[in-house]
Amino acid sequence: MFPTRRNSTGSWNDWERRTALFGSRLTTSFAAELRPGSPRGTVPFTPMRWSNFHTPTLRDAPADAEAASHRLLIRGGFIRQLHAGHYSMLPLGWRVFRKVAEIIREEMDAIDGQEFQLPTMHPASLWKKSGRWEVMGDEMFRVTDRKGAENALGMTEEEVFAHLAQEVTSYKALPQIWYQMHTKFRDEPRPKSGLLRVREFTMKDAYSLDLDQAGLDTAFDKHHAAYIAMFDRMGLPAVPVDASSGAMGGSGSTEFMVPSPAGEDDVVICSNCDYAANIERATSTLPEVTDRGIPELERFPTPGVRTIKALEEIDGGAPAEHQIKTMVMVLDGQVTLALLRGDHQLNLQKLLDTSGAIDLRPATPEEAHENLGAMPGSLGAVGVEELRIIADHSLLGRSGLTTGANEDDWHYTGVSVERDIAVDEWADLREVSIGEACPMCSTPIEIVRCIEAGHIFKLGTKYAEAMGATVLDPEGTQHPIVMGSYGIGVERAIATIVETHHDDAGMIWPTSVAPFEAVITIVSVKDEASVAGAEALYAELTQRGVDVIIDDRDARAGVKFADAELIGIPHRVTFGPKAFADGEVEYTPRATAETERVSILAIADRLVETISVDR
RNA sequence: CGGGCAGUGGCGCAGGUUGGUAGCGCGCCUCGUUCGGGACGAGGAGGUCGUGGGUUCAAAUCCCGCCUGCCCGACCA
Repeated sequence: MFPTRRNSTGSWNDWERRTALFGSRLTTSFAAELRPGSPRGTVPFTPMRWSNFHTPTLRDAPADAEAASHRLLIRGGFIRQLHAGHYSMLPLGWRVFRKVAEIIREEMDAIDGQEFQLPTMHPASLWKKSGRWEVMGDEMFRVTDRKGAENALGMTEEEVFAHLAQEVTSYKALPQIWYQMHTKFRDEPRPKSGLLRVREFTMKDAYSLDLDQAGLDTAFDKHHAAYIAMFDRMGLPAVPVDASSGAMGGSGSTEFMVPSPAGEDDVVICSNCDYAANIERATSTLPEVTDRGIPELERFPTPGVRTIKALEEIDGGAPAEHQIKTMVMVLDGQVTLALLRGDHQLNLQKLLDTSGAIDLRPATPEEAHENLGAMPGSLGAVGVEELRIIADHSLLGRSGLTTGANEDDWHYTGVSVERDIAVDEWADLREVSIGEACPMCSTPIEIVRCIEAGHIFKLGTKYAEAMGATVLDPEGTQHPIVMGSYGIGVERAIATIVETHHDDAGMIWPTSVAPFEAVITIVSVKDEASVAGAEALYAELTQRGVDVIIDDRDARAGVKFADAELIGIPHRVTFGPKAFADGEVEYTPRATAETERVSILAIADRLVETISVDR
């Protein structure tokens, strides 16, 4: 089986000895010997023969897949869709999953997190206690059992952890960090982009328990650091940004955003200072506007004028920044007016956040007419008493403005907000635009499309109060536990890594999360010498804890190269008959595709070294 | 929830308007020749045409319902 040719360097014996030493283990079939475990962690990875590995790679991606990660994960045989928003993890995908999960686990454990595993079907009563049985609306899957009892499929687990926290009764037991990695269900209105937006997924959700706000701040900072470490280890360039807390409630939250065109969030970033915020929260500094000196409120006819733009252009009209835009919105069934400057856009999330509403939609033209007496295009808030009016800060103190008169084809001019409009609340409703001044340093801001890869919240006492989770302090006073909540989606992280690590040929996994760290490609399975050499290296790398696959398929070299590149294994060693006869193999990093010849004697050390650094 | 598009072997698609026993490429199996960047030849296997009903002598094709998937939209009064 081994080459018998003479070796001029005299070092062949060494090679042969290695072959004998490690090659023999392959015939023993003891699983334990084939699973030496990774030197860095606890995930045992089985070395693999490609000839026996289920990796259904495709030449063509499904025609309807658009996101790069979606196409590549399907083509590479990592995932398959079962139905909309539900994916099966194939062996390749699952290997990546386990590595990503293990990184998350290690970083959670490093901040003293304790791992749990909770049910994912919960009694409705628990969610009714916190009020989220209603708040979550259609996004929560609900299941009725044979007895007619209502259940929720967990979307997140504040309720269950807070319920368990009832057994924490003394300040001496705090702080605690509890977490799990488990399936979550969300009935997304529109699952899309492969693993990026799904209805069933795995989330690492963590919850901190503290005596007071200061403790929560510490726990929050620890998680912030842990998240930075996680994303760094999985190769994701995640940016922490100020975010809306949405349905979670609480006093503050930070999202970890990865710039990508496949994302669904817009993030405002300052190129000069640290300012970064989700567009749902972002603000900017506006230039001063000098009011036009129109002291008297006056109605004037505006036949056919229905838009801000048209009102700018007619005689007696006004530039957009001197108009009031009146948006008629329905908040939890209540018709509400949201007022903005004419040239500004309403951000719906801001309106939701400031109003505390659960559900929000624009009013129909009929509803607008019913409540204000005119159709859209001629609406305004002057003299409106019975409706809730929320106005954007940019209108504060303004006068000489133009707005609809609540009669079709009529507008007001000379409106003083303070004098003429009964504003109930002032709020930040305006969506910032690209190029406006950074609120911290006045540099023009940028807006970047991002994937939300993680989100951490300061919850406060809401859930502890709902569940009755309290502790006694040193003075014997009872306090609700102060909680934080910290989430990261495993599948989304995987997809995001692909979005940010691929080229025309396929994926380029960071070694830390690659399905295999190295692939040994046998160019010709008929060439006994190079096959033996490849087998020996396979055995040695396995023994030395490298997660390796050997491509021993009886296939053409081109097919093997293409598959290895598609699947994105970061390190490739090619055993070709000619080079091997010269005592050499080829080493090709996936990222650079620069092939270099390496002596068969040096390749194992070289790989072990490189891979250890990359991990 | 509104609008659009689409369901035909494992994947990608044609056929449909003009009803007449289902076809192409890739993949898969066998044999041979090949063998360092997705080989070639020959021979094969594999399809309730999403589903239920209707029209008809006859339906992938025409009609109605349903299911499923994909894309866009769901603030700019």
